[in-house]
Amino acid sequence: MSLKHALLGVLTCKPMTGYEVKQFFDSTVQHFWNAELSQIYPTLKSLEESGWVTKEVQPQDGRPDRKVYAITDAGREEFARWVRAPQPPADLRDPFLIKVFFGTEVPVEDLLVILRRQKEEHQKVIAFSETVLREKIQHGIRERSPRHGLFWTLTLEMANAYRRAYIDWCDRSMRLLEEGFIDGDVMRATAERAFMESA
Amino acid sequence: MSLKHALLGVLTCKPMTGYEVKQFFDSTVQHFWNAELSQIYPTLKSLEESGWVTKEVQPQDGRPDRKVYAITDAGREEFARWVRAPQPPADLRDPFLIKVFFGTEVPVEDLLVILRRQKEEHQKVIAFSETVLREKIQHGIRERSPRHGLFWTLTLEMANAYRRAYIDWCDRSMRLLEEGFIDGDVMRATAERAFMESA
DNA sequence: CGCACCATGTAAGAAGTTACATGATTCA
DNA sequence: TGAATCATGTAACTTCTTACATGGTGCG
Repeated sequence: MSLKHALLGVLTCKPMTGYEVKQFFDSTVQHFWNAELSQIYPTLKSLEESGWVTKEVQPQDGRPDRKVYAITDAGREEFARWVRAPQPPADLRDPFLIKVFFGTEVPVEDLLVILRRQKEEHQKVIAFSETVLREKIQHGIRERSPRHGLFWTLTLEMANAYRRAYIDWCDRSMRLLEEGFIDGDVMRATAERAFMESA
Repeated sequence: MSLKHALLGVLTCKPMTGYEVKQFFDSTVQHFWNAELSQIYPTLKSLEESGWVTKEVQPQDGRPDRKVYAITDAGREEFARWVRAPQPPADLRDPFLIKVFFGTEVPVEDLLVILRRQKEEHQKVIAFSETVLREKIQHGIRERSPRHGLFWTLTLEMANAYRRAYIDWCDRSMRLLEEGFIDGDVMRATAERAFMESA
């Protein structure tokens, strides 16, 4: 479970409540990780039991007490250990590729439609990353932790690089399908070579 | 749950047992989808209850009876409906990016090590795709279903494009870290611009 | 007046992985 | 002799999502 270590990572920035951790997730690592409050609260509790974080209860009236979690030395060590540990590459798990894989089951016209839509969806995500998210991250860097600037930018770049690769692939796939539209045989025979050349 | 539809997709090729479906997964869609037998067997049963597949029991001696599942017309329709339905883009969920995001917690040297290792892992996967997997897929195309050739190749290309983007990103990140090694301030100030230019 | 924000959680369910259970055949 | 292949499944567990439960404050 990487969530435990993701939470430790967040708490290296500063002590936070579960609610604040969720906000941190939403405003910064959103593009490659996410977690719900219902998962965060119990996980913080288990981190406390492991001695990796401590809890300070700040009483409030009219709403639940704030429970501020802070990382311990042991927690910092555990996090650094985890960072250095081998990490198998994340594998893709993409239902859209299943649709393309069994593309023979629908007319080519329909495939072109879903490819175009999928491309647009990825474009929207990039547009969001480049405006709202980039601004949020830059704000976080300025306000909270200038040291993190490089790394936060790098991860944003990786997420965008993935989306750009996806968009390019949609374009090339659509082009190939349009070309092979009339003569299916030609399509098949030259598909692979054509893809390589268009890259 | 996309697994149900993935199974329907597989069964559009030909009737199969759960065991054979697993082999199909392992030899063709492995690079963007996977499933365990313990998940496949119950899912096939539920597909049968939905009327999307039928089961034919072939008795055997010395080993469990073969249960061959075939897709029905209703199943084909359901699959086509699913293919055409809107598909939100798969989001990244990559523990490695968490490590980079909180890169301030370990020395730069250690980050260079894990970036190099991660790059190598992705290179290995591509090498496997381009040899073993490509051969398996090509075999499947020749033996079973030439119609699928274009689509099977396309999905392989997408998976490889993702890995190549990842590798490029590792390279650029390592370069930036090496440059900013001595003077952290310079590193931070120019990181973003430098990344853009190196792309 | 209704919605968003703050702040905590529990419970139920879906999806996926790992371990357990059985047992004959074939190949090195 | 021991591993891989064929062939079925169940049970336990982890991870993640969605729904439920409470309730005050402030804004438009």
